[in-house]
Amino acid sequence: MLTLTQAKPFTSGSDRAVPPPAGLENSSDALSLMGAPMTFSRNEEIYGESEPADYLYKVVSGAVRTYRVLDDGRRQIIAFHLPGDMFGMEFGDAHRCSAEAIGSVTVRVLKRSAVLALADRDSDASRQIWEMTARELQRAQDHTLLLIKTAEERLAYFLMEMHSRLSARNEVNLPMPRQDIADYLGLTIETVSRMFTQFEHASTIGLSGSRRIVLRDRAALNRLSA
Amino acid sequence: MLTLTQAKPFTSGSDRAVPPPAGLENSSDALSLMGAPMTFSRNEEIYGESEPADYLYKVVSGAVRTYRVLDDGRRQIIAFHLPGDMFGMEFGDAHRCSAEAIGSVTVRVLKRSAVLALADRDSDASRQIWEMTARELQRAQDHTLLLIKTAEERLAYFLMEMHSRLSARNEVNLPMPRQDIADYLGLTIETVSRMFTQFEHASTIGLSGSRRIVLRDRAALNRLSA
DNA sequence: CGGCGGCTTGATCGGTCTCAAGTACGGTGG
DNA sequence: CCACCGTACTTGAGACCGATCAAGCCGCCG
Repeated sequence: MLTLTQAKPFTSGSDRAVPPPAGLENSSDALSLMGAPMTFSRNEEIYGESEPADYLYKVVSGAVRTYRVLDDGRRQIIAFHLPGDMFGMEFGDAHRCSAEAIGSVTVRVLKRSAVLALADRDSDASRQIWEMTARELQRAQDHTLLLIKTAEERLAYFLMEMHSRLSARNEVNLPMPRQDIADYLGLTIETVSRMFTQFEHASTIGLSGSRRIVLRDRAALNRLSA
Repeated sequence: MLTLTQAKPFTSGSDRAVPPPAGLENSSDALSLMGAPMTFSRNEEIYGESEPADYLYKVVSGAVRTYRVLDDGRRQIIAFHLPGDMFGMEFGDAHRCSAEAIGSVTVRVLKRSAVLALADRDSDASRQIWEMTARELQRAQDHTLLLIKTAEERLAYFLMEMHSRLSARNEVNLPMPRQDIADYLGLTIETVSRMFTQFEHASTIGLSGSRRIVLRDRAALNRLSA
């Protein structure tokens, strides 16, 4: 299986094996029934931009980033997908983002055509697909609002968001490196790092290693992320 | 016949006459129900954030802005809605943006509950609603990409987008004031104004009044907006 | 003709980027 | 267990782009 130990090239990997999942059309609750499990290793591409969108995915463990790159190499991370999240559902036939495993990732793979066919005759399934898209839209609009804020506000918002999605008491265990955070927030890695340091110095957070964050003053973070 | 139209990403080249969007005319006739016409005057609110989303709207003439404001007053325009576009469809029961008439606007108003009820028994209608949301999602993601670019790139992109949606040969007649453009692009009004001046000085565009733009060098704009 | 709102222009400020070292960490092999 | 390496992260100094503050200008409508 393809394993990129280094920053991925912009070329899409064509040599990955995608075993189509076996029968999944039989239930009326299509979106929660599980497809075939599949694992990807760190930085491995799950699919590339403008590749045919034949499958959709549900994260079992690990984290996935979807992103787009501009001609000059600037990268914008569109979303992080955590356990329980689905991704890869498109309206058209091609993916509009690339998707990569951040660390080791296990996903379940569903055949898009089967899901669409089901949606055509089951209004509940259809509604679920709509809901999934609508949620992503909300997220995208929130993201837009984020990008007009200051660096401090962006990182505060990010920490609160991650806390709410991963919460273990007052601690957050970030699955992604600083560069991913930077590309998600529209900042440079240096600015992100400085903001972490600034929050720590202000006792707003505590750091044990770069990925393990203790939220010491959630009220302050909340205020900043407004 | 009602077609659920959303802004499509601009395609460089080709002058098109005012867009009868391709692709979804084969909808069920049930969705052709036309709502009651209604007019709003300049800067009049059509609905507010977190109001109940009982209706959706289709622009007949004029232009509408949907936006959200942060606590400190910063405003982010989420989208401009031009003739043919629909807006106001939400997954939840409350609007997530405010909507205002930019100038004089005529819209047709549809009852949300009726559209949803229809979607529940008509898979074509259901699919159309999904498509509408999916297009908005695409737009939102493109918007996100926009916000990581430079001021020059943002304005170039904006002009190309408006051209593709309003195109009259090489001219664009902007329906919105500078402040709206600034709030859409995440810039200040001064920066937007300076960029217009810069483009004019470089003969990339021509200005007759502040709203009427002649695109003198679309190739340059396209290159910049990449 | 006068006033007002929308737009442009200028001067300066400041937040974030850029460029450049330097440091901590996790893995690997001796 | 340690030495080493590469990657991720932090820190610093300086430049730059867009924001801010402040006039001035234009067009429109009374």
